[in-house]
Amino acid sequence: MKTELKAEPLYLKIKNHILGRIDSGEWMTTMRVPSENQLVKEFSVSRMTTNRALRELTDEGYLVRVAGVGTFVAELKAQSNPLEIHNIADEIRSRHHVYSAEVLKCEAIKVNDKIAAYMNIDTDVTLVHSLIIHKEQGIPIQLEDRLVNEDVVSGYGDQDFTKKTPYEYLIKQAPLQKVEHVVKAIMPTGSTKSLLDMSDQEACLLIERRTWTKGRVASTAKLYHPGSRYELSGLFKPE
Amino acid sequence: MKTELKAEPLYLKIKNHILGRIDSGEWMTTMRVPSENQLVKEFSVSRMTTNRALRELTDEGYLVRVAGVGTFVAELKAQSNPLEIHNIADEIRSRHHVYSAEVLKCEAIKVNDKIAAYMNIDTDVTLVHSLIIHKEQGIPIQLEDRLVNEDVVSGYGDQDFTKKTPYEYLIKQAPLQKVEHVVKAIMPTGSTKSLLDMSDQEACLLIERRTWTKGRVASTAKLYHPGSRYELSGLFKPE
DNA sequence: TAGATATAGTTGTATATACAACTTAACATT
DNA sequence: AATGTTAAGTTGTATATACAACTATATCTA
Repeated sequence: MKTELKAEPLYLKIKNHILGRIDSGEWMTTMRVPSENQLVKEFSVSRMTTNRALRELTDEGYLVRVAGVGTFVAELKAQSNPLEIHNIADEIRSRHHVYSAEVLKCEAIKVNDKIAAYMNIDTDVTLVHSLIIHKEQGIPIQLEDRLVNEDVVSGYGDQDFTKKTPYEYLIKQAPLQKVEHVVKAIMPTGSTKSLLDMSDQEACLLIERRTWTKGRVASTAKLYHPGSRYELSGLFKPE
Repeated sequence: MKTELKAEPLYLKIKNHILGRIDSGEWMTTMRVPSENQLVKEFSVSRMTTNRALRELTDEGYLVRVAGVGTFVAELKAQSNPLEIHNIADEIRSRHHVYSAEVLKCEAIKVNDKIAAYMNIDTDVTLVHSLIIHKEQGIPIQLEDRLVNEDVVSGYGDQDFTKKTPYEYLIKQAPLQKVEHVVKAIMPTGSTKSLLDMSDQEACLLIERRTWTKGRVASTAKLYHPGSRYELSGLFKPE
């Protein structure tokens, strides 16, 4: 067994030195921090090394730099709190509940101008339209209304989505580059309401998801959830 | 009038060149990207410049580097697509819109058993209850119903929340340890509906937020948004 | 006094060089 | 066949140097 002691890089030493002063409150917000040349003398390093330390701390939001003036401790920003959106089947299974799906529709369609613009395709491209109800313990929990560009994701229309969710097929078939989510609260239409077995005066949580592969929109989906039976939750711990 | 054409730094040229290839799909996930020395030849720059470009893209999550092997396009993690929830005032200001707030209530209250359990405190602890309407361009966009434990966050009840949002005061006063979010779609109560100036048959997007400081629940908040005027959105690129 | 100019200090970028640490593949030895 | 060695290529860090761009201050000039 060998216990190696890995030396900390110099630029990291300097970064941690500065972070320590900020964390301890010794260097308060808007206060000036030593210039690159001052740090060069203090730590006996080259200016490129102090430059890297200060530049990275600036990129990370701890410092603010003004050319010709100096470097200052940044003001605290409200951190952003991520909320994760999972694949519905995984989510249900993680609760040790029974997942099932009902495929209402899976067919080729022609697109209108609005959809073509949203998916960044020509109007002559044919898409596959799938409509699926996802159930937890037999109770509807998500209505998935999806459009897929088979030029990007081939073979989509031939899948059995009672075995594997569209999302699972998509990520397996073509690795995702980018995912956009929009979460809304809406009142459901009559058909959505009945398909999800929702009561009157029940709101609907809608997630609109758009996924990119190879620089193109592979798929768009509207995921409707009954407000009384579904919620998004996330726990965020910094560091 | 002088129209200066600011030259793009070389390291940025290289970064954008690589980002373009990734975005277009030309360079797929896990695919190898040119080495630093190859980029040196291609762009006629020094290795330090290509190193900076690749290093920054790695810090930003677009690339993965392995010493002795090479640099590769990063993979997207399929199962966790974070959605960020921001401070409402920052969000409105980032749209270059006018933010304003109306404080309806800010007073000490006694808690019942349910709240005591939710905030993990004794029933004899007094909390401050604040009720604030946040407006974008004068139009209500969030009703914030908040309870704050002043044992954890002192001086909360004495703030002027038309100047600074409760959230901003909280994070400044006591650094957050943990934040929990739950997003729901509900039908608003009569008072919520009228305070947010919502129409009939309009759903409400509710975010329940609980924040911890020093191991204790510092504050809980219910953030009500009119469904027609507010949505959560997130764009997820490789981390 | 008002405006122009020089100057010193700061950050921002870029180069050429060097060596260390690591990985893979080819080769040599046992 | 298994093991050790070498070599080439890669990333990671660090230095010394250079110049450009910017800012604030002091100084000079009309």
